[in-house]
Amino acid sequence: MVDVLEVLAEPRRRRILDALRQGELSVGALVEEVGSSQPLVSKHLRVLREVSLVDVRVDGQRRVYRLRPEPLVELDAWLEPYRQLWRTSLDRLEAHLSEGKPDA
Amino acid sequence: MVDVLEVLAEPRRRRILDALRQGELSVGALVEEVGSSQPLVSKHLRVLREVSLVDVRVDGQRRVYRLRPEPLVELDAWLEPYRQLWRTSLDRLEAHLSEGKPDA
DNA sequence: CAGTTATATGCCTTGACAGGCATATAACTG
DNA sequence: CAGTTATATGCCTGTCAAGGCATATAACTG
Repeated sequence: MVDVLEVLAEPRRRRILDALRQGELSVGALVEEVGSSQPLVSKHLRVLREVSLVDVRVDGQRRVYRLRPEPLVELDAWLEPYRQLWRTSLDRLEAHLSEGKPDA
Repeated sequence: MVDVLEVLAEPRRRRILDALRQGELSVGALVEEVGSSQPLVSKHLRVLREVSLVDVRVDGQRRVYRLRPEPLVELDAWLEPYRQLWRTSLDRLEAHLSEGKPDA
């Protein structure tokens, strides 16, 4: 966990992860996806790499990035005790849950 | 979601939330729990309030804070599509999962 | 009301990070 | 090798938030 949350706090990095959910992508492809400058995307990718949220593979001239879910698994685990809470106290919370505000 | 991640990125704020999982606590009690200065704790509480992660109740001279899990529910929802990923590709990942690195 | 406890706020400094731009590095092409 | 494409890095700047310290606010006590 630890700094994974900090890394995820950056919206463009989340965009990158979202894009990578569909499969591997080169840096160029990601630049198009998230609409940022190439250097910026590269920097974000570096940060994502440092916390093992992504993985690189060299493919000739390109670097192909891939999502690595492990840190998210840990985040999921961190969430667990809290999950217990809202499952316990599903007072009028249950109603709130089905209101459907899933995305950010 | 949105800035909830940013709020959670701060370790002391997570400490506060952890403490509140056991039940309501006054500011003074939280100061003892997390070992920060009172002004700092109050500021963190303000941030937590702003994203509805906590709730205040006035009790005479004290302010009693309570955890509000709703934003975490949304975080949980945000995680969902990723969860699909690691559930799908439980190649050697399953092994990794049971290695037990749950906390941060 | 004066004093004290509990909490919040304001100001200030410092450090970190995002983002822009230029440039380095590396592979591929003729 | 010269040129081009793909990606990473370095430097610089602005912004913003954490944290410290002092102080304001509010309730409680005698």
